[in-house]
Amino acid sequence: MTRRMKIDLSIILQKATELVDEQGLDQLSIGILAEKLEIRPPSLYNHLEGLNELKQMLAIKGVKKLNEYMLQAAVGRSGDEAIRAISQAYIQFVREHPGLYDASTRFPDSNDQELQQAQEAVVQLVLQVLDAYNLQEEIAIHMVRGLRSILHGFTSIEQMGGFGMPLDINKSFSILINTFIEGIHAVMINEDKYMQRND
Amino acid sequence: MTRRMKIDLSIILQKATELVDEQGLDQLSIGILAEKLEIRPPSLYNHLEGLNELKQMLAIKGVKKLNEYMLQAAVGRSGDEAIRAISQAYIQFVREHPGLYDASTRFPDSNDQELQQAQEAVVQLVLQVLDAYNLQEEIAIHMVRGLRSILHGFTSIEQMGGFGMPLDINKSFSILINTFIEGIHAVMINEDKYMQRND
DNA sequence: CATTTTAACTAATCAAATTAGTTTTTGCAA
DNA sequence: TTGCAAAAACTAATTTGATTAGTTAAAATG
Repeated sequence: MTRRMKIDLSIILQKATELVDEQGLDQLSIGILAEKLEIRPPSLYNHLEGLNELKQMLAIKGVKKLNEYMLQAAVGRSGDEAIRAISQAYIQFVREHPGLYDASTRFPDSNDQELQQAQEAVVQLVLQVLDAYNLQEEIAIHMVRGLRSILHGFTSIEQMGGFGMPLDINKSFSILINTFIEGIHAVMINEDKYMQRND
Repeated sequence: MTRRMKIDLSIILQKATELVDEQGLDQLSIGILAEKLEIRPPSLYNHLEGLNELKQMLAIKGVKKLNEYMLQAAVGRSGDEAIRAISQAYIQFVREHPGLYDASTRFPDSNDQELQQAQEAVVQLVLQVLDAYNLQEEIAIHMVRGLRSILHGFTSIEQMGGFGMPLDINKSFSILINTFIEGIHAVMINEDKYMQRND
C-alpha cells in the first residue's frame, strides 16, 4: 500500500497552481483538484472554505510572486533600464504562470487585507523605479497607473490570443515599453503643462 | 390576462445586455435571464444553443458596439486629436457597458468568424487613425497593439477597482494617453533605431 | 379552417459545489 | 505501549444550474 503523502494547504495550493497554469483558471474545480490530489472532493473542505477561498489564495500567491519577479529584475538597475527590466519580468511571469496571473486579476474579494497589501507592494516597487525621473509625486503615481495598465493590457491580450496578425509579439512589447519611456521623458520636461491640461 | 410580449433573440440579447452591464458578466445565468424574461429556463433553448452561445453573442455585440463608439469619435478628427478621441470613446464604452465589454474579452470561442471580423474592424480603424503619422507599416501595427494594450489595460483595471489610491482616474487616463502620444512622436523621428533595437 | 412552425411548458438528467454525519488515521501524552 | 484527541479522510445527501426529452399551446400561413 503506497503511503499517500499527507496533504496540507501548501500542497493543495501547489497542485491548484499547476492546474490553473496548465489548464486555465476556469478549469479549476473542487472535483478536478481532488482527483489530482487523489482524495474525494469533500475532503478538501477540511483544508479550506471552498472554491472561492481557494481562488482568493491563488490571487494572493499570484500577486506576491509577480512582485518577486519584478523585484529581482529591478535590483541593481535604474531609470529606463529598470523600467525595461521590470516590464520584462512582468511579461515573463504572466507567460510562466498564466493561471496564477489570471487569478490575481479575477478574485472573489477585493477587500481582502492580504491581497491589497500584496498589490500595494507592487505599486511601491514601481514608484521606487520611477523615482529616478524626479517626477512630481502626483505625476509619478499617474505614471505607475500607466505602466501597470500597459503591462496588464498587453499581457492579457497576449494570453487571450488577441494579437491576430503575424508580427513578432516581443517586438510589439519592447516598442510599447520604449514608446512609453520616450513619453515619460517628454512629459518629464514639460510636467507643468501636463498638470494643467485636461484631455 | 396580460398578453406577454413575444420573445425573440434580439429581446433576449437586450435583456442579457442589461443584466451583465448592471450585475456583471458572472451573474449571467439561464435561470436569472429566464426570470427577467418571465419564462421558464428551458424555454430559452428554443432561441439559443445555451449559455455559451449567449456569451459569444454578447461578445460580438460588445466588439461591434465598441467599434461604433470609436468610429463616431474618429469622424472628422486626425492625428493626436483622433487618438485622444478614440481613447475617450473606448473608456466611455467600457464605463457604460462594463458587462458587454467584459464579454468581449472573455468569450467561449475565439475562432468564431463573426467575432474575429468585428475585432479586425477595430484594428483597421486604429490603423487608419495612425496613418497620419506616416509610420512604417510594421511599426504602425506595433503601435496599434500598444494602444490597444493601454486601453484594455487601463479600463480593465478601473473596472476591477484596481486603482487604489485616491487620485483622479480621468487625469491618470489622459496623462497615459498623452504620454503614449509623446512617445509616438519620439519614435516617429527615430523609426530606424526602433526597428533595430531589441530591448 | 387545417396544417405547420414556433415557442412555451413540465419532468427528468447531469454536473459541481457544498453540507452533514461518520470513520479512519495519526501524533502524542499517560 | 496504549489510548485518546485532533486531523483528515470518507460516504451519502442536498442544492444549484445547465441542459435534454418529450409534450402542448399559440400563432402564422396556405
